[in-house]
Amino acid sequence: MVMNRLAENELMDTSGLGALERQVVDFFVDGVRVLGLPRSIGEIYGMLFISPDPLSLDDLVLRLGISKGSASQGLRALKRLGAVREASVGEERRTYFEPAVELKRLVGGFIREQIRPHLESGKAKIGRLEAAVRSEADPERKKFLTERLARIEQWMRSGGRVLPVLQKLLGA
Amino acid sequence: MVMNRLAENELMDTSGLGALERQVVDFFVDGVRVLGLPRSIGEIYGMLFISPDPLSLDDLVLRLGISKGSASQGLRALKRLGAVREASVGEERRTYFEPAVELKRLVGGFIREQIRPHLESGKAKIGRLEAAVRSEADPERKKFLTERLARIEQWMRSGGRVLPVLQKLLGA
DNA sequence: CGGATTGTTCAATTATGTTTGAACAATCCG
DNA sequence: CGGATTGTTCAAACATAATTGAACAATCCG
Repeated sequence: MVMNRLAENELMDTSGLGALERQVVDFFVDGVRVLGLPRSIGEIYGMLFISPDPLSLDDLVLRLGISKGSASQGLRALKRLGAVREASVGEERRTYFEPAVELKRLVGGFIREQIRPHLESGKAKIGRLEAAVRSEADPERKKFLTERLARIEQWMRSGGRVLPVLQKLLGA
Repeated sequence: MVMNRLAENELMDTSGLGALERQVVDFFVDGVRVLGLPRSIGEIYGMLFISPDPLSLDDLVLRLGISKGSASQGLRALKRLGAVREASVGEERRTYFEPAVELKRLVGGFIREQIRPHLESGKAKIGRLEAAVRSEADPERKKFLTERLARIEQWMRSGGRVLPVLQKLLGA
């Protein structure tokens, strides 16, 4: 028995959502965009955030009017970020999701998945730069480059000091 | 007398740069990408960062192989971010630029130009949401929404506490 | 088994953001 | 003035990233 049909009077697009739902979803769409994440991720998280009950992939597809592909990928990304968890709902086969709402967790996941990797590869690049500068012939130029490199390293140290403090502050 | 011709043996693309220059420029290209800024901005800042002398718009066009339009817009953005300053070079007509290298200044500019505006508009949206929730009919739903809204407001407060500390830490 | 359900993958499409380049304004100076 | 220089603007071209949708795997269950 196929039940996945929209009721006759429902629209295909997101106007299926009430004004309030739309507002919340938009709020998170903007939020994730600032973080450089795709719109669909904001929509999904927003939808979960505003739903009193956990939602399934199909619920999200239906309510947001996005494709199954988007929903699947979006949910995966959100899981990796630790921003959603699977909610065990009775003995159902399909899995339901609910949002993680603890700021510490959200920020932690973002740092782990989005910031750290860039810091790592940044450090690697700096390493190679140091090597290149050391084998610079012109002493005038070498001196200048060494200075600048030291500056970047100073930035990195400051940055390293910041992250822990940040995590601590957000726990409170 | 037209002098803007490349020497016969120079390539049009950025291989005009030495390996080291290229490395540094790429480093900043990656850096600004993480911040959600366009590649050309990273190239320009990187080029200035590695140059012992201030550079003009035309210098950047020539060395990076980007268009005048990109250079002009990129420099404007960097000025607004406080990431470059105009360097007064003798009595020349054209203006020369040098990078700002103090982390505090760079981060401050970024927060001012990219973070604050979003926080503002975010707060405005929350305001409208509060209004919408207050006029929610169903009491059960109203209770739930109020809880969630309180959660967002808690996030905002934590965030507000963070920025000043961050700026302080980066001064050091 | 075999059809129904749930979810994933990925090439093609679509949307978004960036860069270009030519036209234009502004200033300089012979 | 008038031609040369310096820089800006913005529509069109281009590049990049996100989304779709159809094909596919995996699991369930009658």
